[in-house]
Amino acid sequence: MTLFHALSDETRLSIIEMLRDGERCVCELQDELDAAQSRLSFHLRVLKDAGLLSDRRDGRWSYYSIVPEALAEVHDLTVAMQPRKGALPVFRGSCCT
Amino acid sequence: MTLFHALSDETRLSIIEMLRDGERCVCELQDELDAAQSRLSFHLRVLKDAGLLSDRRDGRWSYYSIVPEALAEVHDLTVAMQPRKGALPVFRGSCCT
DNA sequence: ATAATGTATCAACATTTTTTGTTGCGTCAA
DNA sequence: TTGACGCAACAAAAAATGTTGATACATTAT
Repeated sequence: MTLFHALSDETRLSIIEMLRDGERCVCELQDELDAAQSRLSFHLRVLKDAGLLSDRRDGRWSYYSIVPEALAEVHDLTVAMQPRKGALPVFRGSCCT
Repeated sequence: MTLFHALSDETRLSIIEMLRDGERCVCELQDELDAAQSRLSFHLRVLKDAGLLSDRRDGRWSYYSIVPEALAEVHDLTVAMQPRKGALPVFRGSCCT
């Protein structure tokens, strides 16, 4: 799933963490994460393509922020993959041949 | 993060889904997912290395099952990355220069 | 013993992802 | 208008990942 892939990188998780308080301009992220501009731009795009971030332009600055619905969906997905209550501790059924 | 990476693949998500009801032997997974044996073995290992699955051997069969604590941790992580309540809609602060 | 079965592992390869450096474009200030 | 700045986009190199087929190993069946 593309959402999980977007979250499977340390830099990108840091970006999400930084944006939890609200939007930030790229240069700010750049400073705090000390990542090359081009590299950061790449990761922002991955997150944006996954639908996790949105951006807005203001003059020469770009501001990125979290898309709350997307983060909520990630949460829902992880709920949906929890083991079912009542899962059998040992396999019952015929195996293979 | 290695947990999210493990979940960032369709085949592996299917495996998790199949194991939600309890353990399964490799050959069963193989049938249902119709994946080459070697390929399945690879993905099982990724999940196991991430701590999401455990396995047990019985005779010539291997049974894999979910590690509930690991799935719970994934859930907790997604909770922890939700945007903070009260996040500012617009950036306040000095930007760059 | 020998053969067949279930599974892990490895090597080779193809594909995808990430990094780095460069270029270009719009915006602002002098 | 010129120059500096913030940022995206691209290209090439580097690294990581996934696939496939082969081999090996332990276990069970003959």
